[in-house]
Amino acid sequence: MAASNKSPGARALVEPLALDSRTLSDGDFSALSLSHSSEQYSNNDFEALASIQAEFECMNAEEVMTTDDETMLLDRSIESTTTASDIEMTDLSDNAQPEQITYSSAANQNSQNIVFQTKPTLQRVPVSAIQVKPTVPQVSQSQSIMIVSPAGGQGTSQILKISHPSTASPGQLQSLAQTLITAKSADGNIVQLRSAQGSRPIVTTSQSGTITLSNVQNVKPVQSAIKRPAQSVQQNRNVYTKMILTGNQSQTGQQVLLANTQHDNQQPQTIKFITSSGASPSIASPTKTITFAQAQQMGLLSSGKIQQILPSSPHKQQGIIVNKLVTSTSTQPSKMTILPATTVKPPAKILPAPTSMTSHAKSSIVSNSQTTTFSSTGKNMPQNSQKVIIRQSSLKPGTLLGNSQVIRIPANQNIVSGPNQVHQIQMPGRQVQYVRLVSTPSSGTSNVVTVGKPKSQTTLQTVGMTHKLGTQQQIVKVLPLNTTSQPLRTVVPKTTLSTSSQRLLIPATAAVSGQSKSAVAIPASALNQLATGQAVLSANSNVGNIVVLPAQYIQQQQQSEEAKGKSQQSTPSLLTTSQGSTGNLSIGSLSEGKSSQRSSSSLEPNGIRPRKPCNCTKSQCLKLYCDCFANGEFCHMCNCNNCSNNLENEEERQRAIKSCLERNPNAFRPKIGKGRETGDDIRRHNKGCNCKRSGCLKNYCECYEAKIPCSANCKCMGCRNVEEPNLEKKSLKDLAEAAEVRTAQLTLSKTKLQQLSDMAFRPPAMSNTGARQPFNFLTDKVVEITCQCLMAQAEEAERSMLDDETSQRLIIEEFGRCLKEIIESAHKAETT
DNA sequence: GAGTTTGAAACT
DNA sequence: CAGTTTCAAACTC
Repeated sequence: MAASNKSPGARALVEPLALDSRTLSDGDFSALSLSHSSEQYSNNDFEALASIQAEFECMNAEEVMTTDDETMLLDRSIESTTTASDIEMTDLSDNAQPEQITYSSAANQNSQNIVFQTKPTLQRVPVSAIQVKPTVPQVSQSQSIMIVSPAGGQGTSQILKISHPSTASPGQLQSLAQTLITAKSADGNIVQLRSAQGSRPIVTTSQSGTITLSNVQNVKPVQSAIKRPAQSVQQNRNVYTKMILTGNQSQTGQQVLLANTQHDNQQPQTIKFITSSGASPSIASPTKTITFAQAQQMGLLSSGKIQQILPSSPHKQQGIIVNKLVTSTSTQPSKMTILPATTVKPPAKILPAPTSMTSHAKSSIVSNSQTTTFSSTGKNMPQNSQKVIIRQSSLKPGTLLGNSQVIRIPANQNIVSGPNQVHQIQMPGRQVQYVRLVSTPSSGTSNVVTVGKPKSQTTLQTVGMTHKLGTQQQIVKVLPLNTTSQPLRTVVPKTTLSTSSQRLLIPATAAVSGQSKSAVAIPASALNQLATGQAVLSANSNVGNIVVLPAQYIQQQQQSEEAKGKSQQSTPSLLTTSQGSTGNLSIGSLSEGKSSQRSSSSLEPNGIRPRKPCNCTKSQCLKLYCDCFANGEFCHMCNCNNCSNNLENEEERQRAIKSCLERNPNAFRPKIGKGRETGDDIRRHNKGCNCKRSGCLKNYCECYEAKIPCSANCKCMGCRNVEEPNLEKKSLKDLAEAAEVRTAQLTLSKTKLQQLSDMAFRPPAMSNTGARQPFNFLTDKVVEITCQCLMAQAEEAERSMLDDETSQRLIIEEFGRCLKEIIESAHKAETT
């Protein structure tokens, strides 16, 4: 379906992730960093990455729900404030696009061989940005440092740095640490990969997507073009790089900086750096903690940025998961912690909503769709590849990441072009599409994006609108409505496709705490655009309204949570507090899961719903009893016991998810949708409640908790949760009481009156056909008039000195007439 | 905070 | 599909 940009006023840019990687100065620390940065990004890179990652994590979490065992390789970029020229770092559009490019560095004695090879095993993450000519012979050279620099540009060009440790002596490591890859030229089309030790470019990517190895003795292309999934070729797509760093772990661990390269390819790429680790084949990387100052000194982190690296268990592919990425205060040293992660398995990795994996006070996890795996082809390393996953999670205040707002709306495939430049990212294997939309100064007051979706695809599209509202960054996420496979939990079910849905996730107000400087630079106009909270994204007829909350909402949220002194579990995109807690806000009828329903009643005056920690004791948080699990989130800062809803038990978690889906394919679908019968946006429980004793007037009732009246879907007994229940019911009750008083001897039992009342107020609000029922016409006015009639009848009977039985009969008859009239009026209104 | 109530989820 | 059990949240005291 064709996509249309409905909001020409705003210009969206898909911009590459910018990570500012400095050269490594510590030879003892084997580091492999890949980043491309731009001067404009500088310190904001991580925040941008974090924000994107937050969004991605949200999608991850839902991806889990909606998909099978496929690996979720979701990459995304980071919004930044550069010009449109920054959007495409490389433009590779060959037919023969490798799924993966592997930079293999085989350590021969004191030399490292840099090998470019493609690995079809990761076809789902094709490398589109860089292609290595297959004709180039493999050459082993002592080259461990490569520089990819823009062939033709400077100034605003982005720099991609790649450095990896040498297997040689520490001194060599240190010397080799001078890695710099400038991945984007000014025009974004040419990329050069050069050795840091030499000025000559090793690899140059042309605009056609090929890479020319000018320094062949240092670079060895192992494999080139790889078939890619048959998909419509869409140029100008923004593709994000997934990097896999495997092996070659130094004794001190590895540091990895993710480079979010953007490519015009339609598919994301996975770049695998394989370095032979002849010297230090550590399989399980011990926890490595370095100070923030060290990280900065090594050039791994730009100022104010922390990342956590979690290596996976040895028997698996070792993964380094950067879970937290925070902007620390300049005065406080920060730590980089490398923690073992056992659940990172390349192909079937489904990551839940962002949650901080650790509670380091000074570190926050940055979930990033970009998974960087550096694989080492050394003798010890084939199975010991490290996978680096930057994941979003709770963030400290001050990180722009925390300020991201994610709004999901149904989307179809094609992304809008035009003033709002929306860039589509399609994930090959999973048919996942991402769309990033970054507003630019030229944007108007609102962004309207129409996203189309291919029919046969299970897509997950995201339109990310990142705005920096002073201290607030907002991300708008677009999710597909009509996915053919498992829909996301936050996606409105097919039955409600005609209606709009929206979900707003409010990020933390990092800037509030004075860290705004580290926020991703975004054009002021773009910020203004969302400052009013009027951004709107629409997907075809399925319109999703994006509501952007004012920054103070976030601040309030944060303050509220901080006041509680307890961090809430992070949600897919979310709010982060200084304690690393996060929260999310769902607005509208957006697919609300169990927790959202339950917690909706706890909305604060400002509309923020604090995230609640679970208290599961027996379910291991792997059943839908657990709100965290039900929402696809990791438990974090919860009170649960024996919790398995975490990354360490990812396999078990995945099994649990699968089990839930087997029992109920809609288990992770939103329970609250919008009734299409009336055409209006009345929210209703898709399944309905089954209350028996609560009268649907307590939070036990999911409908009541969601603050929606019970509908025909409900199977509740004695329901009193009806539309406008208070006034109407009160009126009738008053009527009954008044009748009793007036007649004095009226023996009409309360139960009968209650039955009448129930008759009046409990009928299904909507028929199956969606027609309005007379019940809906029992407005306050009607009730009032009815009561007046009944009162008049009672008074008349009293004046007539009628007996009780007769008075009762007359009143009831009068009531019947009133009801009849109401029904007739309803029918008239229905026909007209 | 402990105990009870409640209804969804899970199980049979 | 219905009945029962399990579970965690909501509620009460």
